[in-house]
Amino acid sequence: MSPRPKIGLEIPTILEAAGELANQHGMQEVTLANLAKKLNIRPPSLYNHFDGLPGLRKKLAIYGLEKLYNDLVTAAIGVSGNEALLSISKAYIHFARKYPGLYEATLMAPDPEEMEVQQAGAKIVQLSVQVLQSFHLEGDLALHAVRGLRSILHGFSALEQKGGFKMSLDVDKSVEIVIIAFIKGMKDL
Amino acid sequence: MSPRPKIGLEIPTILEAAGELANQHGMQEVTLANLAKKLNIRPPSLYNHFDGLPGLRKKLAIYGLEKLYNDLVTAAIGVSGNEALLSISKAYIHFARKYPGLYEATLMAPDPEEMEVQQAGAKIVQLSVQVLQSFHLEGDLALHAVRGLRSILHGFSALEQKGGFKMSLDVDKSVEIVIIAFIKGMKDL
DNA sequence: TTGATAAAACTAATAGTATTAGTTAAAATA
DNA sequence: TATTTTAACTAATACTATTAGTTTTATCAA
Repeated sequence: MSPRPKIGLEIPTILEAAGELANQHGMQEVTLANLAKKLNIRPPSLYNHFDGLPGLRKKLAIYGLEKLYNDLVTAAIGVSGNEALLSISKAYIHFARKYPGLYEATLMAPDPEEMEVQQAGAKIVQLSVQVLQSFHLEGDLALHAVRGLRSILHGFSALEQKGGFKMSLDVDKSVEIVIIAFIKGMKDL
Repeated sequence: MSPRPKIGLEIPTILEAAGELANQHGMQEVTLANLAKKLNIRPPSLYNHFDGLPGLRKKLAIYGLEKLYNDLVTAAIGVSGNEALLSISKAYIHFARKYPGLYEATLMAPDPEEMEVQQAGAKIVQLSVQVLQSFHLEGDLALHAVRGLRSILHGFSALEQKGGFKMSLDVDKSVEIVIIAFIKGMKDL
């Protein structure tokens, strides 16, 4: 028969396959049936690794959030101020564009309140806080700024993914202008 | 047997029921089975009104977009400048909050490129353009601004819906500050 | 090396889903 | 009143996740 994979090596393999499936065909195609077919196993076998489809979605969400976080950290290294803000913004948008299914997965956890999901998301928020700190926003303004930044980045990512920007106008340029305008406005408020 | 409903009255009835289902339990619960149960008919009967689940989702998306547009128009009447911008922004956020499932539906059309869906969405973009016109942004800046406004509003709506804002800080206040900062920054760019 | 344990695959069966085909009854229309 | 159309229905199919119980394989201990 086919060889049995080792423990601990299996889960990342499955997540990678699920990620590919998501990126190529969207999260709605990430079914246990499709995933099992891609891995050449029978669907029930997946229950040895995940707690069903909800369990898979949760793990895939965390996987995606961590991968996104890594990209953002890389983008934030060695830069500061406006440059850092633009750098992580572009990294965020590019991640969603390059891994559309994985980005989709980060928002499809069955229970976003789950500790592990929460923590993976919190690291990204924390990074945003750090990058925004150099702008010295006072009091609650810093908190509103974090929300604004997240909303802008997610808004652009989601709308681009849904084909919301039809005009022949560079989306990256739009993000740059909007982010710069936003932070300038927050400082001068 | 049970009485047959009249034509033309049936589709809005079904969409209203589907909308309630979506708002109460999320779009993933808007199945032909659940909808049929709510309407006291058998699932195949729905095929007399819609082209299956994709057809229902398309019609529900248009229904939601038109309802959203109406709310935005109402909010834009008799106001201008910053006041108009804030008014439609709040109306947008409140719509997504009050009809979470319907808002979700506006983004779940099987083919967002479809003419009717496109048109329903275009009216909202058009309204945004009108509201932003009073700020006299030059050239492409106006186009970037429309994208920015949409992204901010959708970003806030989506993240709030996913439970993304955990801090005890008024989300409406965040929207107000971010929108004002954004437009001020665009003017002063 | 051998025997026990645990991991991870399997088959079989169940329940729920959309969907299609073909049928029937009611309503609208000529 | 007769015909046509509308919109319901039943029955059947094919897919989905999921559970239960089984078997094979690898790991680990004596």
